[in-house]
Amino acid sequence: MFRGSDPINMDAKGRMAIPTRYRALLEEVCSSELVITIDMKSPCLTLSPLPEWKKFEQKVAALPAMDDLGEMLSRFVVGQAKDLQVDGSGRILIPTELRGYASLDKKLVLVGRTQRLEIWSEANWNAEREKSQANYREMLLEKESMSDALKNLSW
Amino acid sequence: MFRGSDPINMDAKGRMAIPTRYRALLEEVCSSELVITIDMKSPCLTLSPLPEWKKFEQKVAALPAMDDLGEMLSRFVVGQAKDLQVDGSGRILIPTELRGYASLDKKLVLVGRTQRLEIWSEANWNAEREKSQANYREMLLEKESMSDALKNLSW
DNA sequence: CCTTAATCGTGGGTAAAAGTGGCAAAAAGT
DNA sequence: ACTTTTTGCCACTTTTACCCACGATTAAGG
Repeated sequence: MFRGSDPINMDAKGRMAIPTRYRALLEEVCSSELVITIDMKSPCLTLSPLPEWKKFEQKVAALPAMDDLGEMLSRFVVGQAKDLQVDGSGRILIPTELRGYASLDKKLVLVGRTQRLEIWSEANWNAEREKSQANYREMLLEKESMSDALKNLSW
Repeated sequence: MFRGSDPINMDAKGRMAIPTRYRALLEEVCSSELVITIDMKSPCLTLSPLPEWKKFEQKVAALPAMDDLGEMLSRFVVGQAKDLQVDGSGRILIPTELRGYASLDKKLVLVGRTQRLEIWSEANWNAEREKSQANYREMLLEKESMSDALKNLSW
């Protein structure tokens, strides 16, 4: 569904334009209704079509109540989620409360992650990308740290 | 499907000509719709027919969210992928953001890898080729470092 | 062997589309 | 009712993609 990254400017009001190639798709799969929230593991935001989000929310809700990490996940990820509507010009308004979490200023990068999107500040995105090249390439070469699922991924 | 390597020049706009012998094939299997992205393990780019790419994307999307390496792979490989269309002259435009990753300048090498293609800078390609001949030949002779699948490969 | 034609690679120019920012109108809150 | 914040609209600018033309190389035929 979503792939690739697009550099986008956030305007003075905190709005960002959704790339044109996604607009018809979003209208179709979710009537342009999206949910935005924090990413628990990285300094970025995630943006999902409402139906996709609901699936995730169900899975999290089904976790055992005594699963402390799961509780945390629910409290902060679900707890800070916000519904969004793409406006007539194909833009969304990024909630003020979430901008700080991902250090968003003017220059953003929108990253396609198949079933959802990620919103990064340009600075954080570049930093993360460089880190990945330094650290993760070797982790992919030594097989110990790798999950079986990944080891058996054919490509 | 794809085999062999072709030296190709990238023009000033970052375009490269697809070898003539692949053009009819690409038109047939994917209406000349391709996906280009980084190769996580080597300093080169990979170029796949859209249907092939989708299979890969599905497999990656199905990995557990807590698989850190898998997440990484998705974030940077899927996240930096880009859809391409072969133009009327049989060329593709290599995205600016990806050129740096593979150190692409004028002289490129297009390498056939059966179901996909690899794009190398001439310099990186030659370096990698020499390195492999020095290191991997002996690794193929000692059986310890070898996966079972490879050990059992019949030819 | 030379000449001619056709195909393939290369470069550039133009037109259309997408992103960006500003402005105005409407809505909400004080 | 007035001020402040939000939303929608429009216009400008930049980038991208498509198209055409030229040049080179290869193959075929005289």
